[in-house]
Amino acid sequence: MSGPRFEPVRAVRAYERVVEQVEGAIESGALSPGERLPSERELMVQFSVSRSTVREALRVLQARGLVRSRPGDPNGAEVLPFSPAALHKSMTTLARVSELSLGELVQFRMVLDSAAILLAARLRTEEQLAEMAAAVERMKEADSEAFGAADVAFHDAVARASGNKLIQICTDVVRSIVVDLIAGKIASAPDGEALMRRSIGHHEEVLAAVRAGDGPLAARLSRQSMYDYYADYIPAEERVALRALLDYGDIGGP
Amino acid sequence: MSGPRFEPVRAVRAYERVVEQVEGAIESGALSPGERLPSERELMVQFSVSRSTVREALRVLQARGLVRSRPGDPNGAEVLPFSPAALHKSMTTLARVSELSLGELVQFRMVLDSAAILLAARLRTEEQLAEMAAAVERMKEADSEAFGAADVAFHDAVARASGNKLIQICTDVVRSIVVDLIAGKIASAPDGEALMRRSIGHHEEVLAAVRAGDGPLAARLSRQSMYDYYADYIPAEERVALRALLDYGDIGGP
DNA sequence: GGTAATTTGTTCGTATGTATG
DNA sequence: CCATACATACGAACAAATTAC
Repeated sequence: MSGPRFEPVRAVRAYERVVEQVEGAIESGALSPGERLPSERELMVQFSVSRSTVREALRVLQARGLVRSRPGDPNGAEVLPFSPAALHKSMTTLARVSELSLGELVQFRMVLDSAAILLAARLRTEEQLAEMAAAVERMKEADSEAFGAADVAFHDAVARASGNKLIQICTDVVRSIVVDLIAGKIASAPDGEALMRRSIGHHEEVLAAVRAGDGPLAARLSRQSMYDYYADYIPAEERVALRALLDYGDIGGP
Repeated sequence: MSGPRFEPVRAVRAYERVVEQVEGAIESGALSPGERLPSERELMVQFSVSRSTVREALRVLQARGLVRSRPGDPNGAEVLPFSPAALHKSMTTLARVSELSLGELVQFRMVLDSAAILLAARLRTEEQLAEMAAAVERMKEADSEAFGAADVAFHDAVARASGNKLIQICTDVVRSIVVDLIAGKIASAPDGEALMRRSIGHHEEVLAAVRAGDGPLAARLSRQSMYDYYADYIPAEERVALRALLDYGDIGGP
């Protein structure tokens, strides 16, 4: 005789219940960015838990990037607008503890960036195109410091033009991780000047393809550009996998 | 007269210092998965902070998926092997708070999955190919419940065959989010049977292309397959952006 | 199997530095 | 400048859970 199907109950901590309720209020929109949570003392009354429990819950919410609390603030913890900081943190952790290789990260960038460019070539506005062009111009006239910033601005404009917020956020996160990983190496590159010039040429080609609306060409060029830029820092045996994204000579083209 | 350039010091909480040290030990490999942290009382001695501070730090580390602590465990908190749970959580939050549309998520899946398949067609082993084939066979003989599981198994085998752990993890995370979002709708689809049959046909075509080593064809087919599967659940004005990934009739092919 | 010891989960009280008005 | 309310941090205590003997 089979009774009702009971489900196993995991012991759920008090602080988790607090986290769940606050998190639910934020995700449902009952609490909007900029609004304030009640003070810790008020929360311990509303949830009927102790102060420590409230604080542990707030720590978790803070670690997830949902709230921020400052000492002495009479208004209680602030609900934050979403920021990809938590996503950034967990992906960085992934890269470190899961031993992601630079090759894997660059390959992922090639995939995301070329997808963004493919979409941008179709969906861009004139204004966004102007942003990309301005960024490339800045790359030309920049020293090696401002060069990186202009490069970021270009790719960010592309990502926004893709119309997909997830692509935009992920490209940004992965790019910053890659840049952090090899910051030193690039700066000390013997032929840094030549690398910059070649990169500018690549960006101009990509920009022209985007302007012409030729997404597949733009995407192919961007993959090649990123490969050329990073290949020297990637072990030869890993480069094979990266080239698997390149050497369809006719990918996306006639 | 300019003195030494002091940098502004942000007030860093005591629990953050604890988090940083433990996190550093884990990321550097000084602490490996399966190993145990000292007990809370031991930690408060080593860090010379109070127990509350130690606990707040442990909560944060737990929220990041790095450790787990159980009540009564004499061995202290356990260092966990990396799991994408934290990544999953932050991306789910992103989807909710940042109001990601189903269209954006599906588009992202199309990008990642087709990249995985493109790579898998090149880099797969025979064993991985057999896994994919087995999954497709299971899809054929499954009811609507097991169908989903077999589908997941197929895409997971593909992602592993891509050779890129980041692609593997992200495809998994995004897939589960999408599936959660529309779980109800798919189940109550009027023509669920027909949808399943068509999906099986698509998967067989993709599998054949992978077996033949034709990555661009496999990628194109997979994008089309995913579009067909989800299009009905996506508002018409959003479908335009998804089709921007499709209607290069010749993408990746001659 | 039962009991003791240890650990985590949780509560409560207190002191301190800080931001607001 | 002062008063108030807040977050930060500490410490002691008890309950519940786990392990080991």
